[in-house]
Amino acid sequence: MTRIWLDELGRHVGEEVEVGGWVFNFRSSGKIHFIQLRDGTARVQAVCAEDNVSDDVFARCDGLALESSVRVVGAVREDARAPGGVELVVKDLEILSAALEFPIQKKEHGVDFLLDRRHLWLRSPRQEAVLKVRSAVERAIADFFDGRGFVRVDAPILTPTSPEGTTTLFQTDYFGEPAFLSQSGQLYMEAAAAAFGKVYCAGPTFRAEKSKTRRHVMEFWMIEPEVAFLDHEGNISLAEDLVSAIVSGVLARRRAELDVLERDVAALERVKPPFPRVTYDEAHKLLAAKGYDFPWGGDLGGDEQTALAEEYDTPFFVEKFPVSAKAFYMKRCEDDARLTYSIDVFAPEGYGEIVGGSCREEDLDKLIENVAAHKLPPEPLEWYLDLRRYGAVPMAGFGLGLGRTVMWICGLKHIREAIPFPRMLNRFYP
RNA sequence: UCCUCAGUAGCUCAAUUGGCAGAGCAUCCGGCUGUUAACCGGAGGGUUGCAGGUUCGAGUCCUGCCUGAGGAGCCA
Repeated sequence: MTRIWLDELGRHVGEEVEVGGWVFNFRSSGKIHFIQLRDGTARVQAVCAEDNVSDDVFARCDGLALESSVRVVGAVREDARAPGGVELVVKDLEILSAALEFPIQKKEHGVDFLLDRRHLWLRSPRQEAVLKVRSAVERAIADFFDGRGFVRVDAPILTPTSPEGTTTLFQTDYFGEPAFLSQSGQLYMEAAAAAFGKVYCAGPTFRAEKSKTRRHVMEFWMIEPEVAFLDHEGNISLAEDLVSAIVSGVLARRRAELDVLERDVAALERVKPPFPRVTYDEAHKLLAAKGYDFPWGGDLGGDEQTALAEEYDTPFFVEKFPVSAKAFYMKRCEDDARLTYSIDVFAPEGYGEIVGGSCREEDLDKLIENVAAHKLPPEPLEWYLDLRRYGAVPMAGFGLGLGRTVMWICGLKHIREAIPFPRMLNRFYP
């Protein structure tokens, strides 16, 4: 007899099968036991009645500790009383490993308790749903770029410098020389785009920011496309197409999981290009009219983002940020040197920024000026400046935060649940 | 780094003006042949985060520290 996965059970009604799994709940009425099993593909109930099995098997089923691992042989039967409509009638059960008292119970727990047991918390239905959505997001991203002829190029994680200043870098030792964990793969993607035209990377990035908000972690995955000959308008199209493809991919494959998460699916079904656009100037005026008094030239704070998001019920763009708010490599607008060809995408419902990007400065002299103005050491950036010495072209791209995107799509209160093993301020166990 | 809040049984939380430290769940024992976070009966379970102080008396008030949470700045 071959072992099947629990999600295949419905195709074997009337047959005898073998399954393996973990006991996520156990109930008993004395002479009939209900063993609820999960194996990662589905959750199914096994029934063990005293009349139908040997005394030996019945005794083994009695009082199974939660999260014990078992192998079960039984007959598949349709029964309206079973959750899901299909159940397994136990013929034989082998306990592979009897679990100790499982610390995570069916009722509520605090955040601290759960995060200390993240390795076990992953087994809970909500966590399973979130991480399956995350997997679907990653697949949608890969499909999207693959379908458009992009080459995936992996950026290094150990780097000699950073594109965005050095104050928030994790430093380590590289055989006697300082090295930093990557904050972004973008500079490397520009080199790759000059080789392959359309590229993207997807990998972990690190920021040693002592941030404690629902949208920050120290280690997060970022998806960074970079395209040669792409202009500001093209960059906007690419971003809204990508975000829309991600959402429709999840809606196509993970409805059941969104249901578990009690996500308002109607809000996701509205996500279609084109997204509304507002310039930084317009946003600044709009916020001033609402009573937010922040200086022109600064970035949008959390309160400002929230106030702006109230205006839209879909993702939206803020474009053309001031030079003072953005990184050294961003290209200035031709009609206004105070502004850059930059874009941010904000998710609706208060989830904040999920994308940040720009056109890149392709002029060598202007780039050298910017490096100096940002007080960055030029030596480690020599290779990057080389890209302007050997066939510079207009180029644009952006970074999409994977965790924030998953958080928004799942409707989570905190980004930590969108990540299998989150690295947070003062917490990197387990 | 700054601001605010919290820490009591394994977990989630109560405890009136400073006056006997309690409940639900979990665990263990018993009951129940269709349970759906099963239910019913019983039992065990406490250095009230740590150190000091005020008081006849502190979970409760005061001081310091530790840990965590929410937020700000910064960002995806």
